[in-house]
Amino acid sequence: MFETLTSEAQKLLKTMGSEAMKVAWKWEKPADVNHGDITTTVALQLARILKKSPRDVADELAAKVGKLSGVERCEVAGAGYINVWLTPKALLEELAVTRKACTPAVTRKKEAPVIVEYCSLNIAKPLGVHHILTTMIGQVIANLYAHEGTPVVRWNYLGDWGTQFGKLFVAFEKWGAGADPAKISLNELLALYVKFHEEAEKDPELEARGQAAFKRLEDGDREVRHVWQAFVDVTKRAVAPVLERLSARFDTDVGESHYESAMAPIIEEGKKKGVFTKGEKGATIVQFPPPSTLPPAVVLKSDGGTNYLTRDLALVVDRIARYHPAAILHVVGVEQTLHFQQLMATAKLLEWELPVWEHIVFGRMRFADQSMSTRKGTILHLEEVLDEAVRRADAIIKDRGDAIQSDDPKELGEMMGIGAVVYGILSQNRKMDIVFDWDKMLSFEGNSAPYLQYTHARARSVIRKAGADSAKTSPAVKTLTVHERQLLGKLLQFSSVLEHARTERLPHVLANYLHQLCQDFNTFYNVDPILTAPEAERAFRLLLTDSAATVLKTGAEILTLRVPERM
RNA sequence: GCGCUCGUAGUUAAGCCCGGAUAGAACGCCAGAUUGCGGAUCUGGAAGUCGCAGGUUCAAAUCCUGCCGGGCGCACCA
Repeated sequence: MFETLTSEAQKLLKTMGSEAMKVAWKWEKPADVNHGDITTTVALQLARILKKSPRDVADELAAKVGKLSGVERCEVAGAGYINVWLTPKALLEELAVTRKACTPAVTRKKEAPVIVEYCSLNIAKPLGVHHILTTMIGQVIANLYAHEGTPVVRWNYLGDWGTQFGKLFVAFEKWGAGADPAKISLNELLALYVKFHEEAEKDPELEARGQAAFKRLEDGDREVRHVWQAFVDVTKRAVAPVLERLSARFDTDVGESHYESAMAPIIEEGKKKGVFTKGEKGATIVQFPPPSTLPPAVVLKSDGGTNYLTRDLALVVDRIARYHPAAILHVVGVEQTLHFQQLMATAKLLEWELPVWEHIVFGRMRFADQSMSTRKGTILHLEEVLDEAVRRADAIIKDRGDAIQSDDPKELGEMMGIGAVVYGILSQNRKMDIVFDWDKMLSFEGNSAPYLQYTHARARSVIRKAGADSAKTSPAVKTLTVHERQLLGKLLQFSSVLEHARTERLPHVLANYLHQLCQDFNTFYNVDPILTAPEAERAFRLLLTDSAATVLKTGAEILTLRVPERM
């Protein structure tokens, strides 16, 4: 924010002595309008270094800042804050940065891409509600990069391998009644899986048969492989429409099954480098030397089979070779934190050259009164949640009857319903656990998607009434009302909010910013007349209105929320 | 047991990494606003020992230590 002003201010620090130059000048947006347009705490930091009183340092700096161009006045307040009011002209000029941030940057195709792995669909299982967490968080992080021009690889890393497919094959043969595997439904597959586990408790031999069947799959047995492939296709086809409703689209869905052959060389490498050693019962393990406190991890089971860790090692090798990525981001739940720590520590012990590599954690979704275990078969389907959300939105739309100004109420219901669920997920800190609650998840009031959608529709309505080109006439610079100043100040934060949300991988930073923007716009709207204002103010207020609508739409689209022209 | 993580109004929760002004919101509750551009809005109010106790600091929700409480994880599942 305010690059020229920042660099000018930074120069001022030189006059305070060489020690002072260690401090980086940083403007912040004050919480309260009465504290100026921008504020800084550099004087407080300087005071410590220079061993002077914060007030004295602040006074000295403020006198100089007050003379910089674009500054209307400058005050020292509190412990040593330097509060700056900018000239309306300077504020307006800065709005260009915000408007620019509303246009997606052209992808810099030659640059190394960021790989974002999310969704991680499991074959032979329906999408549960909890899948919405990884899917939405990952998608928004990918969008944030794409918007700013970084090439992105959106990767749905399929869970398409493992003993469960052997078990499923056995169950299908035993209880599938000779059905066509290409026509089975996901619910039937889930039922088979559940039945297998029930029966296996009575008949321990089933477990062994399942493992044997998986071995056949690994060895390329045609019959087992045929069924497995059918299950993969069935799952992808069944899940596609649900993902489409969430606007989730991927560049690749290469899954676990692709890395079977890549693991042997890694095992060899690990053994040769002395990183992989023998553990209990003949397993091959990694031990992490102090000061690491990580527990040892298995890379080869005692039967010689590979596991999740081995597969992820192969995966990272492949991704680096194939994409030369700038970063690999795994959007995976907290419960796998230890796994990723061990994975990354192992790669480090192997002395691999690695890009930025992060596990982007999100909290668990818990139910007040239900278990989410697939094995017990009580999984709540994502599709049901979306349907219920749209149903509730439709009911609200119907209630309002003629007050609705939508051409397509059906489409609006979809927009609001899906939006409410998505916004509910994205507006809270991803690191926190989420307790699933229908009313909370499907909120249509307050800090919710419909509030954003309504505000956008309202702003657009004003623009339409103003006539096509009136928002484009350049507004005269004048004194700002308190609400104009507040709204303008909020608009100016947009670009830094996008950056913050991206670098910290925190979608809720953007979601909460949009909510604040709506509040500021609605307050402004209620107090300052737009269309009926005198010409000079009218043009300026239309510019604010148009900017608010554009920022709202841009931000919402990054969150994959759709905002209507009218509702 | 060890490790990680969370604890903020009645409820849901932002701020914590990087210490600074009166802890910012939403729901619910109470009271208001429309001969003005969309009242799905706005204004005001009540509601907080920031889990507890120490420590560091001019200054602690924020950093450090201990304790209490919830969650997650802890070698052949992913």
